[in-house]
Amino acid sequence: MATANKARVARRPLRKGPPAVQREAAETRAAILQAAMREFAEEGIAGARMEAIADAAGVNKALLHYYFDDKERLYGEALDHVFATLSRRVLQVLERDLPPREKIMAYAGAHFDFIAASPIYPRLVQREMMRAGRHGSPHMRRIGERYLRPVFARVVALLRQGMASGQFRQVDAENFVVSLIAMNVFYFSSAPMMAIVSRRNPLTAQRIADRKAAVMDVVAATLFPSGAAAAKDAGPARRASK
Amino acid sequence: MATANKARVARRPLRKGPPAVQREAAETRAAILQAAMREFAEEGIAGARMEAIADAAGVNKALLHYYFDDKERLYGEALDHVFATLSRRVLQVLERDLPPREKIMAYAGAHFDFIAASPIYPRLVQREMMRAGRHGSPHMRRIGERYLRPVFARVVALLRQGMASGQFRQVDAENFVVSLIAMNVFYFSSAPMMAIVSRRNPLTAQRIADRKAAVMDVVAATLFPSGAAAAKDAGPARRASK
DNA sequence: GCCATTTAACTAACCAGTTAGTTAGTTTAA
DNA sequence: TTAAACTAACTAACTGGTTAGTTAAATGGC
Repeated sequence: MATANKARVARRPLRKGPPAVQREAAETRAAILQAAMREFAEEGIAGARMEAIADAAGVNKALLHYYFDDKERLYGEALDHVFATLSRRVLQVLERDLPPREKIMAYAGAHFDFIAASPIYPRLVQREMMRAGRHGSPHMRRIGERYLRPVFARVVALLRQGMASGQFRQVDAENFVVSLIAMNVFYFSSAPMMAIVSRRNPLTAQRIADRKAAVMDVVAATLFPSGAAAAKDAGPARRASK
Repeated sequence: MATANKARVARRPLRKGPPAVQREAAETRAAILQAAMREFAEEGIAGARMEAIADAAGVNKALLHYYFDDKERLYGEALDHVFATLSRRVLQVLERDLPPREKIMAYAGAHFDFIAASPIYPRLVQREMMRAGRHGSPHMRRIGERYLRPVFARVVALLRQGMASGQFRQVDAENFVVSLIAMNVFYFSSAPMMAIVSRRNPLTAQRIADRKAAVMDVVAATLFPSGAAAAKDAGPARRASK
């Protein structure tokens, strides 16, 4: 990547659309961000190496500072990218006009699918959630308030609405949301360990689909009174591996 | 600590009980391990600083290498200590002669209480579960097979037994265990973030008790057919703060 | 019971490798 | 000719680990 000096031959300054250099600059920037997300997800901020990110993006180390100032800011942008995408995705579902039952299941499914879509998301999410060490995290407040709180508040409201209308059992709404997020994130973030404990690969398409069904069953069983706890809606379940 | 050259006056080589020096050596070793657990839990293995551990334990940095060779081994011992304690604690419960319903609730409660007992446990657990980066983890296999698998297998067996006897609903046993662990660990490991999102301290005695009740309710609602999903058994809920 | 010797516990100072970040300069499109 | 995009080489600070030594108990010979 970014060794791309081909395709620069087609020199046509047709209006609209940014000039080639600018577009390529944006591409390099994106390549760096992508490499950074992977590195931070795998190693954590302390374990991540700027040079490893540069190598993975196919650029010189100094370019990272050219585009992102320093490590902490690069990490911050990686975080923003992931959480903004997550937030956008699930808010979209939460704004749909659906009855509470369908909506909470759709939310749970969308959240699951987002997390399942890439192995780096859950790790990045989990890592930031835990970061309150010696130096604290300069990003936690921003992430929490800008991206997570709106989602959290909406889901809690949805649960309250469902309970008020008698469609849901009486539960502790805040804690239920946390449980839901926990079930989705933890499965993937702890997949390496679970592979050892259960002696099988938890990330095959089949196992991911099973996991989704299991989570949906817990949600349904906890939320919906008496019977009717079957988990219809298998939905998409990407990322096959073995 | 370990500047302790008082109490060395009482020089009595009475048989039984190791000599004073040896006992004190064991104490400093333990102090180092304790400090290491805290540091690793807060910073991760890459972020942890050997000197910070030494300072917290009140000893010279070289002593860490004297007792534990290198960073990786020190981390390994910290891990062993936590997972061994956890495993012992919950296996004790799982070996009690109880009907499936009571036993699964007792297990869930014991696991919760262990995690809740110290802020460093869930972080250490979660951190190791995620560690599969560039260097992998030399400990994951050992931890998984020695400490986690026995517990996992027993809980799965317990669930199967409960389902076979018709006392439990039909669920995906493996996935249910993962969900249970997820709900307990995630709440505490992501407490710093949840404090921001929910705008309140999740670690007061009251909130911890609420959390426990909420988890128990999910377990009961998912596992026990129809009604009877009330979460009796509040049990201990330590660590008040704020 | 005394003293020389050994040994375990512990430390100050140091070293070598690593790493985030900088600088001075080159290339290339506009 | 200008400026943005990009790089090779460098630096200052940090950090895991070592070393050479100190202190004070334990040990053994007499």
